[in-house]
Amino acid sequence: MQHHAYTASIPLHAAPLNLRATLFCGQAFRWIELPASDPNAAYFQAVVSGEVLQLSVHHEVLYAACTSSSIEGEPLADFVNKYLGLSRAMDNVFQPSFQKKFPEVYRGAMRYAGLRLLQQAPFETLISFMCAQGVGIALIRRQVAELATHFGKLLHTELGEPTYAFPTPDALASANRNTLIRCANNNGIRAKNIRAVSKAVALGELNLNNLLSPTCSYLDARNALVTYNGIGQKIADCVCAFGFGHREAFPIDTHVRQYLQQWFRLRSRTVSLTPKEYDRLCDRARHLIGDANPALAGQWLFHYWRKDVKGMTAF
DNA sequence: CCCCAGGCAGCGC
DNA sequence: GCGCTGCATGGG
Repeated sequence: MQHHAYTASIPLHAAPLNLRATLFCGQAFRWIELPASDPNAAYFQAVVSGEVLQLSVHHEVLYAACTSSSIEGEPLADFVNKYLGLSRAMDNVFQPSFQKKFPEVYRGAMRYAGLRLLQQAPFETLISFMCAQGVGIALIRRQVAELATHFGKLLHTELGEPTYAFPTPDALASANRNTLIRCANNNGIRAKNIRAVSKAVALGELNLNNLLSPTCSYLDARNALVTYNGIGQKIADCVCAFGFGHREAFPIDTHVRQYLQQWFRLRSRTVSLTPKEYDRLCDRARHLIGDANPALAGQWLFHYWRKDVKGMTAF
């Protein structure tokens, strides 16, 4: 397999190298860690847009290689920068007042400042987060992997086992019902929702490229998504943040809800997080953190909470 | 059998 | 319109 390669320096925050490399996984559910023969480097393989992208982080330099010199018609270097969010501003992610009010939390979150928000393929992001309802991350990754092996195009069989692209909307729209249910953690409702959304995308009724366009606002994109069954505010916010690059999105899941209460005394007035209370919490969190990049701030806090406070290791 | 997991939809007030 | 409850599944 012929590789085209390029290198670029990564302006990463000062953090242990292995930590920085690991954090590239961020919200991606389809990253595979490769064995690192060099202790100073960490290697990853990502499947993006039907191409296999191999990445290694070595000191301050990122090396990327791909079987083609461009992805989606873009030069590889440009694609990698965008996909990894390397060229996006990270100034003032927490506004000064936040740093002053919550110095402890601020220090903890900044330990994860090497983490970027991947800008993943919109359809893959959408379906992946539709699989993320009431299940743990390990199960999400399994579902996404199952979808790929059953309905995705075979890319190659190197590295021991076959690698598949994420399925196209058509493939999922016409998927065998029982197979799709098995892929969706045996959840028939989820399978039905995934099929319906895939069909809408395949028919052009739901145009993700339009939602991705700079002329489409965060709220317009969000409102378009939540009209579909199986997509609520949280999943729509994840797609907006991780698929469309909307920095003002602030997805609130069970972990975020926990740290908002624990650290900032922000809590829902209702037992369950109703849509109205969800929006209210979003607004108050944005007010606290600042408007520069709530989506990224949320991700750093998310990891600080999960790893250091709750001691969770998945990812 | 309990609780939890990167929530959502239906129903009743 | 808004909140409470049920739901659905696997894993610890």
